[in-house]
Amino acid sequence: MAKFIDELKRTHRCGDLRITDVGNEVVLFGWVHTRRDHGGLIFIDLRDREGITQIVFDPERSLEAHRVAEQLRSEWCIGIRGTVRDRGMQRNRKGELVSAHNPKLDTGAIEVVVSEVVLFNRSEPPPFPLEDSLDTREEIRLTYRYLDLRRAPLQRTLRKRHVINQATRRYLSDQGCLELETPYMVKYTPGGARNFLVPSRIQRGKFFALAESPQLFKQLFMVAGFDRYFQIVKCFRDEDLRLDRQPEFTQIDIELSFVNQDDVFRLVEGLIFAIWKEALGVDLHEVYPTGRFPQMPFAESMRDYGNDKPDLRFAMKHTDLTDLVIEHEGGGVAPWAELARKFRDGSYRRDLPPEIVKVLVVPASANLSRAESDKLEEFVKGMGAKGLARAKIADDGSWTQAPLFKGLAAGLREAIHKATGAGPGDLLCFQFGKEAMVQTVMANLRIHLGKKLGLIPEVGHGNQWNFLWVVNPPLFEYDEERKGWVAAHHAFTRPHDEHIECIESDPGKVLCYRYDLVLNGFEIGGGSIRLHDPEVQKKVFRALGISDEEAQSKFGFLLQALRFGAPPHGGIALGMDRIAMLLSEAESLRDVIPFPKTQKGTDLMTDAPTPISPEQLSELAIRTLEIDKESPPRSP
RNA sequence: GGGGUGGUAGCGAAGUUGGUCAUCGCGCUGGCCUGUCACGCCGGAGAUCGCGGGUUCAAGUCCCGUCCACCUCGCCA
Repeated sequence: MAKFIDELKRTHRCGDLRITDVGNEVVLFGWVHTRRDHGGLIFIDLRDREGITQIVFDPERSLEAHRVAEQLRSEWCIGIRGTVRDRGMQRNRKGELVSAHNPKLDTGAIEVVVSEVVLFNRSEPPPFPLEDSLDTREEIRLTYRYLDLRRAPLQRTLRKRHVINQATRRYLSDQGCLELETPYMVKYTPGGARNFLVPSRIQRGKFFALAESPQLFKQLFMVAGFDRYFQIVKCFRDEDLRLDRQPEFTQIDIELSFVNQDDVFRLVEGLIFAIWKEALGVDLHEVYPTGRFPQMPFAESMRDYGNDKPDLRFAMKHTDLTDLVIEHEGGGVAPWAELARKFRDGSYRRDLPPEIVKVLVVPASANLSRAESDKLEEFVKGMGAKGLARAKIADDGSWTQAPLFKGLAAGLREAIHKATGAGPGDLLCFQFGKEAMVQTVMANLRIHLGKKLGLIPEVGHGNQWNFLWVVNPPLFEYDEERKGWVAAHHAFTRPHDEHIECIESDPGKVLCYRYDLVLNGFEIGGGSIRLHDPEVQKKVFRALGISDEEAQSKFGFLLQALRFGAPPHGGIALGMDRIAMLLSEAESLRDVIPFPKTQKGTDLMTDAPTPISPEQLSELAIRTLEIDKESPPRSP
């Protein structure tokens, strides 16, 4: 072994060799991918991160090497010295002489005849096959993550992350941004995402929080005059996981001084173009010739798609019927009449409707069976809907299969046809009730149908890159429970100048310079132009019912900093993992993060998190309320 | 916390109304094979059917509970 490591240095990787290398002596290191033993000849596909090379053990070349090869098994780690040769010709079953080249491999024209082999390490049989396409349970893959990571697809996506990181650093550095670091251990601030807490041993009984983002610190960089900043940075949020949400994740974080919203957009568009070019070889100018992404007002997105991250790869817009229903006083439909009454008698306000009515048209061409349409109802019920009122439009325009709408007035029916453009054969799916519920249900129903009807792929992008800026959301949201206004995102977003005067009189009207970047229905970034004017900031706090003292105690250091000649500034954070996921057509964030957590936030490989000893707790001055049931130890 | 899907040999799956069915493919293992690349051929081993209760003469199958993984609502820029 020493000879191979000390004297025979690796000359090539397993993806390197071509027909032009024939005749050369080479040294390769790698893992046994597959082995085909013909008794005399033994073929082995040797694999490393760059590819696969077929190596041949011929007893006539080296009896000793051939003897070793008889023992070799999958995933054993070996090194070989040998000669590259053309695979030449072979006879097929009909006895014809055909090429022995393997077109499936980049190195398929050649093979290496082994004259010397060294066994670095044996391997137990792997618990699952290390194939490119694998349907092994994720539970097992995660337990043996280091083996899963040997597989080519994961090698490719992690490599893609590398390219994204390099492209990002190059581009942003060229744009005059400095890569600066911010602390992970920060002061706990309430609100927003839950923080992971880090107990301090030295300051007994006190806690740091793991940063949920570098937000405040990057603003302080602007105050400090660094002018343009970026960082590829880990962030931590103790919230429930989804396929696109992990408790620790990576952001491409950017902050710029002396900019408006459009300046931020241009910089980010350039970055995305650079990443797509380098990671995929895709020139987004073919889709966006001007180099700019389209923009959509937040209100339009909510109205037509029910959320702030519409997937515009297909149409199927919603139609909001609230106004029509009020106008027709419910049109003879009992729950709608009740709704209309509440608006009429003033229980509900038109400017912040607590309840709404929406409809989605499933085109006749979808040809949904009654059973399929019933399944849609089950789908929405799982999302909190009471049901899914449906109506099929008959040839004469009447509604069938629609018990709820028996008494529907023709006037409202015609108005709905006109508003939606629906016609005979189409299926109308209604949802009405609390606004948030209706929007969520209808947004998810639209995506569900988009996939079901084959308008968008189940996963991946289908070669469609649909970018969109969602802009101009409201600064405030009305909180039903608190019966007051709360910041829709955070209290430091700059409102539109023309709305500043109604911050206190009519908060619901105030739009702000906040923006989300959406790709194929995923939010891949979000940011804002910050509020740096102390006077406007005071108004915002007043509208939120936040006293000076409260503001000081929560955000004192930022407010203090803004008093020392803070420049106008704004920025954005891009979800690096999500970008990697979409670029790689991966099915979840877990496929682009080397060592991800499970849906319940655990690490199946290390079994973290674990209970800790009473001694450790005591040193940190912590007492736990319940001792968790000790989970049985895993044996990977 | 709610809704849903899944858990049968190392891996992937099949398993009718409860009754010789614990089956198939891959892998593993012993043997043979000098042109394979999903190599081939012959033989073999390997499973308390996630776990715990219950119903029954009899449970992989029915009932209750529970654990784990995944999707999702709530939550979360």
